[in-house]
Amino acid sequence: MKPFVLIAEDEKAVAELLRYNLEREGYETAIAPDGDEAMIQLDERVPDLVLLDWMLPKVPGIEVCRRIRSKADTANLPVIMLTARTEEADRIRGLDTGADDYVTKPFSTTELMARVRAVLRRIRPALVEDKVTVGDITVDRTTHMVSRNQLDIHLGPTEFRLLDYFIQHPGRVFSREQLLDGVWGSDVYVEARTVDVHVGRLRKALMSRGGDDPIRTVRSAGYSLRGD
Amino acid sequence: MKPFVLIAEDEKAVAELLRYNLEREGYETAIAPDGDEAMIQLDERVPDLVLLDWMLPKVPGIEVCRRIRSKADTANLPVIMLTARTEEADRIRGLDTGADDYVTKPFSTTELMARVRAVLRRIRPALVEDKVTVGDITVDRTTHMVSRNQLDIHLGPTEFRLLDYFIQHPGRVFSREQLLDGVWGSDVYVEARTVDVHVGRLRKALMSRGGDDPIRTVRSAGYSLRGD
DNA sequence: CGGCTGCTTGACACATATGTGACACACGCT
DNA sequence: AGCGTGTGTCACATATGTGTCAAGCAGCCG
Repeated sequence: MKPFVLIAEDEKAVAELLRYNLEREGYETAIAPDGDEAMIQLDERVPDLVLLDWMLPKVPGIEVCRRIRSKADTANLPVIMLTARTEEADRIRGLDTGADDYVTKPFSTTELMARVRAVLRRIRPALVEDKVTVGDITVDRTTHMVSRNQLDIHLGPTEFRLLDYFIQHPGRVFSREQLLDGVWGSDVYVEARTVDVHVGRLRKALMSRGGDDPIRTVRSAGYSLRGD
Repeated sequence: MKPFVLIAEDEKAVAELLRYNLEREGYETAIAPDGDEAMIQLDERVPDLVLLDWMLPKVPGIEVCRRIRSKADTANLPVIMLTARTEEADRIRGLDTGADDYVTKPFSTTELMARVRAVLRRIRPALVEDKVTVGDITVDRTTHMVSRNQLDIHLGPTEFRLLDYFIQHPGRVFSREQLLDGVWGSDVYVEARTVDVHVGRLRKALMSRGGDDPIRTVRSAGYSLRGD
């Protein structure tokens, strides 16, 4: 059974981005565009996790969170709060209401996915894979360790997220734009060519232990991890 | 390549509603306000699907549908008929106009979108599937991989798009102009002869793994992919 | 069999996309 | 401050793909 995630977020673009990335990682999703709708959907089917926007129309996120905590069947439901980058006070109050984690916008989707996994692991450990192997490359999300043929490889944070992103869908070609969205964050502005440099660094690191290039360049389309 | 939908509908409000919803779901659209106009547009560019109003000025929908069926290049073109009332719909069904599906007005747009997807999937799987096989040739859009009899083939971007275009309509003959529009884009100017060169390159690549020429030259008309 | 027309194909100059070392800057640590 | 690490950008080198031409073929018709 796939973990079911409720996305309570009014900005359609953000909601769709989340849906896309969550489904890509094998979650089932539903979107609630406002607080009322979120409450209705929570009554209909209790999800395994809620992504809750702080500023939600009709019923604000913090209020939704309180109600979740006060109902018996959702009292332990994991909640990740999404907040706009504002004062610390908001964060603290968010945590006081019982959110399990918070993420400030703009966020990199891989980072958010990592938080989702972390929170779910606490509640339903069996649902999330910690360790993924494709070909001779293994990525361990809990320890942030990467290895090829049993030999450890050190990666910087960006290269790690990049590999983590590729490894979700081995073989699939991602454009520079998709990689920027997924690995760097939806609205951070960096040159598309920067992706090339990081791919180059990732390649160098992965090939430092021998073996051939595990990343395929698809001219005028993007890059992909060579699948099996 | 986005699926192209022709909307033959005289009520401007309805036509615009359809256009809005279709474009939102990633289709390209054109509107024909009467039967004559629909026929003209069908000659100019064959769409992937037609939404056809029953009561169309000048040439009625049923007649347009008959003509679509009787012309070689549109004989298999999916048509969804839009009719005003349910009783009418029943009668029309009895008339066997050759439409692939019927929707009665007023319709829910989500329902219509679902029908559009369903019809396209049935008639033109190549438009909606990620991986398409025709004969012994397989094209995978997510991985940008092409193979013939399990053997990988490397194609440059243009050859890839060209093959992808052909594979949408196996057997159908495309003129150089159609190919330039569809593969290069309607706004770039390149010599029509350039198509020949790229077809040649595509042939060479596809035959590099043995097998015979999968592309047929139709003298003074164009090229087509040998279908099944 | 010409002669016409349209198609094929190798060559090539040019255009674009990608790979990569260097560098300046931003952090977090001590 | 001084250090180590990681990041994003640039400039330049390389690799790869593109469009055009022209010579040579191939089908078609009288």
